[in-house]
Amino acid sequence: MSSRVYDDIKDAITKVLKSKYKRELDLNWTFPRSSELGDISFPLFKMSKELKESPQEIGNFILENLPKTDIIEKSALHGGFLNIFLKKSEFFSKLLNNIQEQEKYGASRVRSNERIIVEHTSSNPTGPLHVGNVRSSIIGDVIGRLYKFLGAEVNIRYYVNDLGRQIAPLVIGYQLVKDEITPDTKIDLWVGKLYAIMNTLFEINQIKNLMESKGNKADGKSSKYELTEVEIAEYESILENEDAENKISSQLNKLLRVQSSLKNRIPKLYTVLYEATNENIADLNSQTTLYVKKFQEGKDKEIVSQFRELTEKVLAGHIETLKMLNIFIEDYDWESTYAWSGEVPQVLDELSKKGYLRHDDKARLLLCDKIARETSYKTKYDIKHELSDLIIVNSEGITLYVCRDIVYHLHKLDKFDATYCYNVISKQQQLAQQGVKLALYALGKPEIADKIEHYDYEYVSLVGRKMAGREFEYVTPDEIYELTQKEIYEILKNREYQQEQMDEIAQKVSSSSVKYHILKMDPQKTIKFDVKKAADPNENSGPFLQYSFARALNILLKAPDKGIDVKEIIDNANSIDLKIESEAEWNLIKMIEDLPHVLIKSLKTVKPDSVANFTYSLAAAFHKFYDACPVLIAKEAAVLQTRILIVYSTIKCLESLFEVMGIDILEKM
RNA sequence: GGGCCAGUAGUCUAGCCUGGAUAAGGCACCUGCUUGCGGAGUAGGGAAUCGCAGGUUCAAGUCCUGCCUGGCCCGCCA
Repeated sequence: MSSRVYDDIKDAITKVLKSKYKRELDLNWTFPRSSELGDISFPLFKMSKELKESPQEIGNFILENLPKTDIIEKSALHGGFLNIFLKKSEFFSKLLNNIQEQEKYGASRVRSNERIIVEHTSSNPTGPLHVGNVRSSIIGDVIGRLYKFLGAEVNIRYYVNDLGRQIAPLVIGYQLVKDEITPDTKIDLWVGKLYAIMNTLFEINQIKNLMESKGNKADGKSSKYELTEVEIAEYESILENEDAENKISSQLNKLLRVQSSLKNRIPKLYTVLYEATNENIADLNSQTTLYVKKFQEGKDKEIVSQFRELTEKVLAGHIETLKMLNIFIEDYDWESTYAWSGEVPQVLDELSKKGYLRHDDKARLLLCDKIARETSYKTKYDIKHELSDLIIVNSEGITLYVCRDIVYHLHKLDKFDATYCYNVISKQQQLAQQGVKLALYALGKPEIADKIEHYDYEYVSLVGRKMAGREFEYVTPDEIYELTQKEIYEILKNREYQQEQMDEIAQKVSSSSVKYHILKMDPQKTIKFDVKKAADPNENSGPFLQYSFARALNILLKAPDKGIDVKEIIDNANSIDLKIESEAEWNLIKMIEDLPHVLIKSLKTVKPDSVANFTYSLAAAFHKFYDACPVLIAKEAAVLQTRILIVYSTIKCLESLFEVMGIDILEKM
């Protein structure tokens, strides 16, 4: 990338200052609040203090001694600011050279010495992706695309959580009914129903076992998998004197509510699963524990294949959803393989020998604070408070998620010879993710831990809807996609498109609606997903951007009708007499010049949302230009050609930005 | 009790890392522009003690300290 005009001017001023004061001074430039003040501005206050001279004196000296260049129109002092006005046509000419040198404007090699792993999505295979966990996919995808665009090697990975205890009841249930019932929806959505039901049966079973241990006799009339109001009343009378009464009581009522909600919403599947479980499974809880243990060991081929069969089906559903959003995974890491590798016991052993594990009852805890104190962790991450211990093996001897995650991260970087790794995982998991890093420190691998970043993000909620996977309550991207598509069809039906064209447009617009609406938001802020806003072409939305592109492109496509040869103008850009007349043109040009720096900054701060917001600003500036500056009917040849080149440059920008965001370009819509 | 994050017009959001001039957009509301290069656009208007209180600074939405409100997490889910 060639040097930037602003930096050249800064260097020139620095040189002038050095000639008088014989030293390096801290000089920064900013954009003035209004372009009436200038195009670039240097506040002189700081050096004024350092030099004990007034900003006016310093400013005047710079004004008198700044060499005449072909880029500065004029300079002026305003308050303590040295304001510079640029020669517009020179600036644009230089910019055009820059754009034409590159195949993709803004693409570069600035991060080419890096090899980056981005892990995202990594959803539990117990149901479809919903708008909450797809936020991980979108953020991760764009971080990866940004790195690629700036020259890095990137590897996108999906960690399949196929081992958790929550999957076992699902697998058990699926085996019971799979020959009887065929899925009536997309497979991952169907599994989501199955999961909610089986989990409810599991929880009812669990609470009944608990009550039995407290002396409540099963009367033989009711099932282990069904909860009635009468039973709840009995339980509450037994619990009256217990401390835990309130907690269990509210849990009971919630379970009852979920049970009836599921029975109402998915009656057929509920009945089938309930009856099958009731007949075949004496105790779902102990069966679950057995399944989890056997699957963790990996030796029972039958159980292993039962788990895999189901997980792979759900994963295929996830992949389909991601594809709709232009998101592609390169590698999958299966949690179960880390359980089977035999490394978990080794790691636990080592942690134990180093004195970083504590046994409490039968559970085992990672001594986080001890590790942080005895290694460089606390100083490195500037942690001043005490860290609490983390359970990593439960009292049944089942190793928890964190254990496999530790082993996974011991090897993760090697899979791609990576220099850095982002784990795009929800904020909820902050402590567990910290636990993984601490364990790596404890194992004497701080160099691995320091290359791993938990890139966290806040949750997504829905306007007027709640999300709870265990209750089969969520809004999926698939659903929003379909809603959006309907709206797009409404708009398109009044235009003369072939069905095929309409399908393509509707598909690409729907996809960008969902993706962009989540992308544009600061990851640290909670999102209240609003379908209407996401698809509104008048908002800061995906469709708005796609429309802007189509509008720009249309000018160039229409040009031949007016006898204008666009290609010739572009090819001869550097010999054309550029004439920039209006504020709208000039603002847009300055913004176009900014693009490569916006991308670099977005990646430096790792804020993919800032790419989205810049794109919106650019599109808005283009629409102002479009209205203020007619292109094809401009009277003067120089003005017309200049405007063609502005449109061309805008298109180059949007192409790059769409690629970075993974949003489809539409030529017509 | 501890930790992380958020708090900006009626509403939604940007700006905070790296302090700089009159805090910027969208929606909604009011007034214009339409035989156009696609109005899915645009010009103008009203609307904000930037959660509160201190501090640092020539200068604070931005940095520091304390507090308030909300969300999430902190021993057997992931």
